[in-house]
Amino acid sequence: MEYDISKRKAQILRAVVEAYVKGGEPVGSKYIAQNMMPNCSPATIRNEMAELEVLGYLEQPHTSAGRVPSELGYRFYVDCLAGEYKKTKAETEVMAERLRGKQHELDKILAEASRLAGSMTNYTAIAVKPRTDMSKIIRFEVMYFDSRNLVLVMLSGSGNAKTRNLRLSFDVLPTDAAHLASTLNMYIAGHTLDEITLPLMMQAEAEMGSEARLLSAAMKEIYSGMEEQSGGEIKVDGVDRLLSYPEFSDVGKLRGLLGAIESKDGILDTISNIDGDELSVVIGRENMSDSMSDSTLVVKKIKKDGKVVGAIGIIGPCRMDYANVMATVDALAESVGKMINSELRMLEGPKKGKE
Amino acid sequence: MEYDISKRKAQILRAVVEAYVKGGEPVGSKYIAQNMMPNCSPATIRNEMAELEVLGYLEQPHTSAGRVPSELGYRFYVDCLAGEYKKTKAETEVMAERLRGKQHELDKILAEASRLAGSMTNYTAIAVKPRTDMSKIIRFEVMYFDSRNLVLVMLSGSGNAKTRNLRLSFDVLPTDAAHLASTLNMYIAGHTLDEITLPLMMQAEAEMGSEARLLSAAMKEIYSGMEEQSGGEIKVDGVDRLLSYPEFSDVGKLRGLLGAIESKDGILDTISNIDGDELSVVIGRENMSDSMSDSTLVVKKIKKDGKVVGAIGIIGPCRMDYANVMATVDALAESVGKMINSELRMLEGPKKGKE
DNA sequence: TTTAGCACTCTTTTAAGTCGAGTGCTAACC
DNA sequence: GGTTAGCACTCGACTTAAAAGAGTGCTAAA
Repeated sequence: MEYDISKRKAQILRAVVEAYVKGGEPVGSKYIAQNMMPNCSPATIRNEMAELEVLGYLEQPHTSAGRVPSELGYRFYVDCLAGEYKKTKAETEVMAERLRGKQHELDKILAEASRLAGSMTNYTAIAVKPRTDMSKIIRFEVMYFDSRNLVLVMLSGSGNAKTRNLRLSFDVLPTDAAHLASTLNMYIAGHTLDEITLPLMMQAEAEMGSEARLLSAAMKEIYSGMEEQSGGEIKVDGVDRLLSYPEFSDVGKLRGLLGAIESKDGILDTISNIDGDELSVVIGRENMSDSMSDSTLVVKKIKKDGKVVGAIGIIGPCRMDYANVMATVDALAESVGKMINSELRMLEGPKKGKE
Repeated sequence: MEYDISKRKAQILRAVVEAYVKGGEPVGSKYIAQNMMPNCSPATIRNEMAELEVLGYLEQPHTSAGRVPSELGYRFYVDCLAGEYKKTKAETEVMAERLRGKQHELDKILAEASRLAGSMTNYTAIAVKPRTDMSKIIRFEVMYFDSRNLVLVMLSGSGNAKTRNLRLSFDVLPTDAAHLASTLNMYIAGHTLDEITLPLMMQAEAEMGSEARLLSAAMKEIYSGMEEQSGGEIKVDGVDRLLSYPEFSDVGKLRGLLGAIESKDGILDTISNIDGDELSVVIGRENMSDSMSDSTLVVKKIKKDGKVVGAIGIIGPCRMDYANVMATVDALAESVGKMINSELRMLEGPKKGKE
């Protein structure tokens, strides 16, 4: 965290990063001297840049080209930025406003927020929804649709509900549905998959009496419902935007990144490896996945009641407009956080209005 | 449908398509004469090809390059193929097998089938799930989670269920949940959004008595649930595979296509414009969306009980291995169809075993 | 410590020239 | 008439050479 660098070096480094991010081409001493640091001569800048290079903050694509920030250079830049990337209050308000409306389901809010982040920054956005736990169902409900179709509703301990259609090959009555529900609640609810033993099943079957076949049809769906992990998903928005950056005009690089985005594992890994709750920036090879080693990921987790319920982020080339991206992701994540937590407050009525 | 073309022309056209699909480079008369039609001289082929060009089946990137099929050329080829692209029974069986296991939810089956299609053909796969209709809710259920959290289950006329979490700012009892459910079923169920008038609401509120606030909390969720069209979704798999085809090494073309895939509207339009239920191949500009005018879409709808419940398909460049893609998509769609319809049969037990 | 000057390096651009694949056409052939 | 051989011609792809330009590193002076 402690970078041992003279003030002027830092200033030059910063200038290089910003110029390079903006222009996309290696930046030379002359440019810096003229545009960003008018009180230094090119030669001075050159000397400093040469030193920054041996320190590892800058790189030279080849002799007689300008300098380009190394990953370390970006890292330094980002760390310096840490304090000052916030959006203004007004901007934040605008974003929050655009998020309103859709404030119903968490998935939707996350997706919308990430989409917004993508379009505001012109990079690819991701929304992460963590796995929801269905390993223990605490309550069942059975709805009667018609004599051959029931709907099975399963409620997990964490409050997630999942529904399954039960299509039968025999006729049942509404009372059978109710009977099934009460049987399930009595014998199956509250158990994990492992705990549902044969004796338990037999008891349940006995309870169902003549409608045991209804139970077995239901159990089949329950098994599959409990086994499958819904969630752990990433929604991606705006892959096409990647193509507007020259670093991805090389099909090879693009392909790797696209693959990584699609497989999702690497990204999930990276995100789950992030410690704090703060905005985090993963630059180049800091990423777990090799195919993302030319890209940067900016993410922020979103918490509800102290628990991580998702994350939104931006993926782009290392040469990225960090200030803007960081400010946007941070503000949006913040907004989402407030929004999903304020549902409480809103309903609770006036209460230490914190705003 | 009636192409007025000599047998030999058709043969040459076919040869050109196949050679071009395989090699990716304009194919010349000599190549055809040597490899595909040994009993003709290059000159003859040349003459024929020149005629095929004025007829619009072939194109020439520039003088002194070989010929390339035009869209019409591909169309002809595909139409000719109509009969003979089927997979063998054994292959079909293998695919069906790989689909088994996941046979629970339609979404999953579709997604899995399309993923399989993509990996078998090395193109980008899509799975389409049509809009599910929630405009009229025929039945409500309310599950009691804890004193401040309920789960609201809504069942539409078409049998789709949707759940919403109801987070309250006041405490309720399990009996309140039941009461809410019966009130909703009495006053709200069976109506569309428009039909829920103020008087109706007031009646319902009166019915709820002191727990009217519970009703209003629920109504908020119901409104949002009914308004939102879930579904109409496209799941895409394997965009990165597009990059392995030289036609998309041009970033511009790729960008358009990626955009189209992402916005999804164009694709949905195209698909919903397809008339029959058969496998259909939409080549180049036959697509609705401009940005897909260099791509081909191969889709097949999937029906259940005579109703379209989804579709799977493949997107790739016009220069596509049509025979393989068509066979794969067709067979997979077929398998999925059988699978979701056989759930019935399986449960019904032995019955005119059709296989 | 900073700066001006200058030779040097290395990419990018431009131009010219060559190569080769494939065509279209004409004339001979069956 | 349909088919084939031969040949001139076209046009992109590739190669090579040269010129241009940008930026550096180093030296020496301020």
